[in-house]
Amino acid sequence: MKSIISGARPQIRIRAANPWLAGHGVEPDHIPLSPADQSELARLADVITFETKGSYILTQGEPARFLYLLSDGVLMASRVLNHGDRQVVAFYWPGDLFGLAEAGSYVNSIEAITACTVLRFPVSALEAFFLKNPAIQHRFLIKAIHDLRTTQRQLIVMGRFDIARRLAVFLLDCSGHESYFDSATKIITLPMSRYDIADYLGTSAESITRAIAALEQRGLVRRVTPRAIELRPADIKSFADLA
Amino acid sequence: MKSIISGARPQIRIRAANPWLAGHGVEPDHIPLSPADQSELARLADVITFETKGSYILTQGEPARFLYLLSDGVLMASRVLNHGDRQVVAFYWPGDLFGLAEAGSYVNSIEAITACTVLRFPVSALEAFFLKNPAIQHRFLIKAIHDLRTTQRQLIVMGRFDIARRLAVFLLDCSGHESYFDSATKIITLPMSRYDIADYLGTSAESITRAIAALEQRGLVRRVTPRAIELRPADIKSFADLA
DNA sequence: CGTACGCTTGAGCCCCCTCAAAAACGGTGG
DNA sequence: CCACCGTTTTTGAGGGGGCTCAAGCGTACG
Repeated sequence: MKSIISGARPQIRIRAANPWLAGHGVEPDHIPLSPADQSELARLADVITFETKGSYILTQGEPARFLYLLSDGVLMASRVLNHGDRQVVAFYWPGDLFGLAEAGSYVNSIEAITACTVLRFPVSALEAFFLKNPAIQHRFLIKAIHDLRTTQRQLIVMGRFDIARRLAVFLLDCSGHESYFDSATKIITLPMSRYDIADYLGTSAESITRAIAALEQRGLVRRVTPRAIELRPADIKSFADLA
Repeated sequence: MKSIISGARPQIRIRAANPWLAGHGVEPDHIPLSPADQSELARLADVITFETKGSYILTQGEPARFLYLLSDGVLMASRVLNHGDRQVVAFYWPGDLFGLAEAGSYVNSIEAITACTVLRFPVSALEAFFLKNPAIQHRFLIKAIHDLRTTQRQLIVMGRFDIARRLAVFLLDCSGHESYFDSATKIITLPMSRYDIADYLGTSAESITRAIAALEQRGLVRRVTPRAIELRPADIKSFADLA
């Protein structure tokens, strides 16, 4: 279920772009890290593989001694409230950092949606490393800012969009990740359930199904199987109309 | 309306706490900055005062050449969608950083809710400074993580709470800022309108009024004037029940 | 003293939630 | 390869929270 392979050295890449650099046409959505930087960082980390989907990488409330980098797979960050219901706060894709903490404890639980490989950095080592390598620390700052922007955007979607539009934005977001979107056929293969999507979009699984049906009736998507959905990206974009 | 006073030297403080340090009892909610660090930072910044409430400090889409630190007053970050409606993304209080950018442009507009004083850092100078001062860059990283956590929390509130609970959380948040909350009388003086609160909580101004009335009927708050509200913090906390 | 703006209250309607059950899917073992 | 079974997805019916439209009220400011 869980195995530590310190020997393996997966590629280290962080999904984010410098917010202050104007994007000239097609911008790279990954922060450049030189091979030297990569191996310096890799020296700090353990590589851990989770074979089973549904595994918890970490749990809310647990002492936060590590920061994680997702190398491969899809994860879900969620928080369970006193009421018992769950809010999914984010989905993580390769190149994302996770392990958000407050006062020494993780604030969210992180669950594997698919089998996945992560790099685990001890926070103490990482913070010491940052002081000697400001340029690399800067990469992490940029990533934090990137995630802040992403979360603000989700806040806007939740505050102003009806369920169909929220789903449209979500599907477009998913289609940005190559491993799960076939850009030739325009078919996206969702790794997560209706319940997961619902808890992310602040609604119920039934409403997700109905929203997909609504998008389908407008001709914006087509259900191939429940998890495989063919998109008309341009039409969906104009429907979602996110400024 | 707007005046640059490079001579003045307001206190520089950043509202955030290191996420990886366990809070022992009462934790300071401000990152410690030595006088030396403060004056080094101050050298990079212009001090700007906005006398008039309603002034825009910056506008979404504008080239993002500066990062700002709010020294005094209350600000509102909002985004206007193609539809025309507005989502308020955050309120900023003294010690908050603002000027979030993407691909070289600001993503939100920042409006003064009260008269305010800000420090304006040129991004280019700040980034150069970070490379020579990793410890100070670390403060900014911690602040970004702090804001990420705050935004995620708001996402949870928006996704799972009804309007009355959202308002309860909002009032508690406001009561954390000394200048607007009298801890003796438990009276909070809201600097923002019902419309602003509504656009922050993803609802309408009418619903905010009704939600206040609902809290009042439960005995959780009492309206002294429309903008001055007496709170029963403990009862509100258990009502909002944020895990 | 008048006017504009912000706040409050009311009425009617619609989106979406909840509860319930059927249908489809996918993995497993014979 | 097929039948079985648990899980996921879909569909249906009914009810409620909150939105919209509209009008009154209070207050600050010119």
